[in-house]
Amino acid sequence: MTLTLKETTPGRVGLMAARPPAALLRRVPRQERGRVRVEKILDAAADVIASTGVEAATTNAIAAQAQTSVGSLYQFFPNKEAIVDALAARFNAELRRINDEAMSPESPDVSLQTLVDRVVTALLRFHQENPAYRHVYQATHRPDGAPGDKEAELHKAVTHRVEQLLEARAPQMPSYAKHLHATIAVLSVHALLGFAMTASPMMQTGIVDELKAMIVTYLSDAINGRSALPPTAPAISA
Amino acid sequence: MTLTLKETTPGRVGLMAARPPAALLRRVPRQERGRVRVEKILDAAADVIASTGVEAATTNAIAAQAQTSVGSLYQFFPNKEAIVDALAARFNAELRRINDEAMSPESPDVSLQTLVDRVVTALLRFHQENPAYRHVYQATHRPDGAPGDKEAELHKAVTHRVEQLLEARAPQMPSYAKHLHATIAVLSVHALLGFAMTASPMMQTGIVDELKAMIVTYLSDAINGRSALPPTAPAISA
Amino acid sequence: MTLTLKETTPGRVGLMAARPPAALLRRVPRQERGRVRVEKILDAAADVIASTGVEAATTNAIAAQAQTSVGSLYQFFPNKEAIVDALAARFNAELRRINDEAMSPESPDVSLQTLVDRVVTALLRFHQENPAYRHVYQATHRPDGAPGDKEAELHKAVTHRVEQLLEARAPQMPSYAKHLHATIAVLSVHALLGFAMTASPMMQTGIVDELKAMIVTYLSDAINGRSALPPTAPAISA
Amino acid sequence: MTLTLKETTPGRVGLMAARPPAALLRRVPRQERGRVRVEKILDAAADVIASTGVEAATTNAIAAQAQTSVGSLYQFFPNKEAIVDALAARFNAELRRINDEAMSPESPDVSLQTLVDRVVTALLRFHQENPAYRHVYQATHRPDGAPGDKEAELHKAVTHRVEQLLEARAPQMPSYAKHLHATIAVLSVHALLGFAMTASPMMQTGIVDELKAMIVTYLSDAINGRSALPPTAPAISA
DNA sequence: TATGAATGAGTGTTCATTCAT
DNA sequence: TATGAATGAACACTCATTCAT
Repeated sequence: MTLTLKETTPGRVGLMAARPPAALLRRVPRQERGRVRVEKILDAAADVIASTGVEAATTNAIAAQAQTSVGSLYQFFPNKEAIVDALAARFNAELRRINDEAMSPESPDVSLQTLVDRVVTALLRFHQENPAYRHVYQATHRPDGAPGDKEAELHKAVTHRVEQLLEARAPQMPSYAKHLHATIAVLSVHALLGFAMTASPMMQTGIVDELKAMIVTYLSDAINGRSALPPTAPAISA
Repeated sequence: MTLTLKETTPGRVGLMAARPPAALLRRVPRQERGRVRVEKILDAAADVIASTGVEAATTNAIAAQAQTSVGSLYQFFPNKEAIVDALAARFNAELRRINDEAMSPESPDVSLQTLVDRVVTALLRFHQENPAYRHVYQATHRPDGAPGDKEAELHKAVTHRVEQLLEARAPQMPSYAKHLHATIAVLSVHALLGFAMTASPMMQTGIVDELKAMIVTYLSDAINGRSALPPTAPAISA
Repeated sequence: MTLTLKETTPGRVGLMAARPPAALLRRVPRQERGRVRVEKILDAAADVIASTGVEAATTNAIAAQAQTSVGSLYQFFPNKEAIVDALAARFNAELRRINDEAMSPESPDVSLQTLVDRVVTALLRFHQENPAYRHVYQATHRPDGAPGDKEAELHKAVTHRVEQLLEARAPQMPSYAKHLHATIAVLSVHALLGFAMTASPMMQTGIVDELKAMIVTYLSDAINGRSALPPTAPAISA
Repeated sequence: MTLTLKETTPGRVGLMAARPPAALLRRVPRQERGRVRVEKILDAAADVIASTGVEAATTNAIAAQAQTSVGSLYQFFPNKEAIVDALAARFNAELRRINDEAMSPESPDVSLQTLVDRVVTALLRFHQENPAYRHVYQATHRPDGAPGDKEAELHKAVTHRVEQLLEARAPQMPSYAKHLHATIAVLSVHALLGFAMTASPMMQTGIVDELKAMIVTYLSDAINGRSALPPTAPAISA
């Protein structure tokens, strides 16, 4: 049972990464050259956003970082928002890939802990290598489950995987409980990792390790029927 | 043992709430009227920020919402940043108050679960009633523990309270472990609540209940020495 | 023949100085108290203008310096321009007084040099004690001899005095020449003194002494018919 | 010996005139077009400033006068001050050129009068053709000899030329006296010309001719040891 | 097709002026 | 009458977006 992370190099989402959906682009680049150009722009956007945030990232700065001109940039993207959306799409694709990979050789003999460790480790790496993600996520996420919120879709997909995992290990668990537990696990990992990134690098390791432990315990309890308490339970001494 | 939340009405941080520190204000309003005006401006800022985010919240929009003129606004605040900072200060004061109140009658006979329930419930309410908090937090928080980051100070204070709680219930726990556990608990609550706010209102209740359960379990385990695993532990079957 | 400058204390044009013409004031202060208030405001305006210039001098700053409120200020002056105009009027009155005094005991036995020395010395003192004058002059002076340019009127008056002086000592001089010589003398003194004020204090004494000498020579030559050259004269070796 | 002013057309400092130092520009225009644009902006600034003064000259008005947009303006100049500074630099360069040209074929057989005539005539023309100069000078000049005061540097340079002229014709004159005489001459010309511009055009010719005469006499006297009087000399009958 | 100069609406902020108290 | 809080037009400056080259 070895982690195969090395082979898959999730790494910085870069050139040739998941192609953003055509709808976001003004012109679908048919030429290889165009595709490369789009990727370079998204890379540049990620760089600039990582250091300035989404609002302060100017299209000129992005073009400069991409070693292109604003004009070229606007040949591919109708406006700034589209760039951020495309970047979000790329991030989402990569995140989906990470989850698929980390959880895919799913079999009973892979411990829950291993799975959690894999996923969280890979996600931590993703966060570290894509510091722009935090900003893009904030800027993209629509609080109301608005249509077209790719973040929400991604979350749904990832949550579904965890639900499957729970199904495999606790078939008797009611569907609603599965969904809730999966949601909590996914949200916890997402939120705490995002948060950890803003903490001192020193703390990060500790936080991440504890996070893994907490999630493992949480899911184990759920699987083993030790699921803590009925909603809004009365107070019991700890 | 009854929750006294009703009596204290944490509610929307509004008129007459915690006075922002004078340093942030251009002119300390001596008159009652001025104080009311400052509060109205902060309320307006909260409203506008809640719906547009910090960057897109224009000073003119804030003034309009406060039914004043920009000029009046600038009579109290030297610049836009000061408004956001003052709002952050008000939020922080309220959050501190919530924590103090929810955790203060701290005695062994108050169950951990009750404490967590109190705090999380109050914080949920705070989040619900102050939708601008999320944005203000993002805009104010300095990733690097820069001096003057009031958010960080608040977190430190709250974390300290949880450490004391752990100290009372598990005196033998090493200081480092206490700090880590407290940090995780605080971060989890903060991050998950923030996240929950963006979820469909339907999900919120479920999420919050599970969050409480997860935190109670996490802290209980820590107190009872069942703290999951040594950092970076090897994989063990669940 | 003694200089009586000590007795007259030209000094800083201050309280009780020449009353500005009613036209400039919104309300002619009938009460002594009102008059004092107006003077205080003009003093304050002079102070503020001296350190910031006319444009940057805000009415609020002037009111504050005068220990009044903007409201009171606007009770006496219809607008900022009126304040500057009133200040200019006060300066002009004082300048007129200085010229009258320095040149008044005009008799042939008072040397030209003495007269020039008196005037220039008094004007230097005026400039030194009223650093706002330079700014006010600039802001007030209308290049085109627009009506209402009190500066121009003052210049005319002062020039007239010098013409009288020339008339007394060189009756044969054509009227046109007298006017021109007087104008040059007045302009030179005015312009060079204004300029000297911006020079290092060290240079000032030297400049002023040379200025006196230059003017004395210039006027002496004019009086003695050694007036340099016919206008637009052809080049002659020096 | 004819004045060659016609050939050199000092004229309005305009397109293609002395290039302002790169430091003042946000972006050094490499294209001819950019250079023209910068010159157009400076021309426009000169126009607007000439009629409104420096403070009241808005960047939008300047852009409009230049038939551009504010945006373009700010592509070349980081802020309004830089525009004024660049204009000042252009004026200074032209003034320096005027002085160099008018005084350069300096030889004993060129009469002092000729030199003064040349310089003053050229400067008069400069003032007439650049009515903005007066305002720019006022706005740029730092009373205290602050570093970076290009006006002061120019004055120093011009004064130095006059000192050389005095050295050539009166080698025995003490260095301090040379400096003082040169300073007075330069200041007189500068101040009186500036002043003359605000006088009625009718007067201007007369004033300028007299100015020339006065300066020639003043410098001749200095050269011939007839320098009027020791500083602060006692009164002598004229 | 690529470029980057040009555009101008929109933002934060100031300050002369008014007017309720 | 005196006060100073309130007003809002106006200014310097930015930046997403367009378009001539």
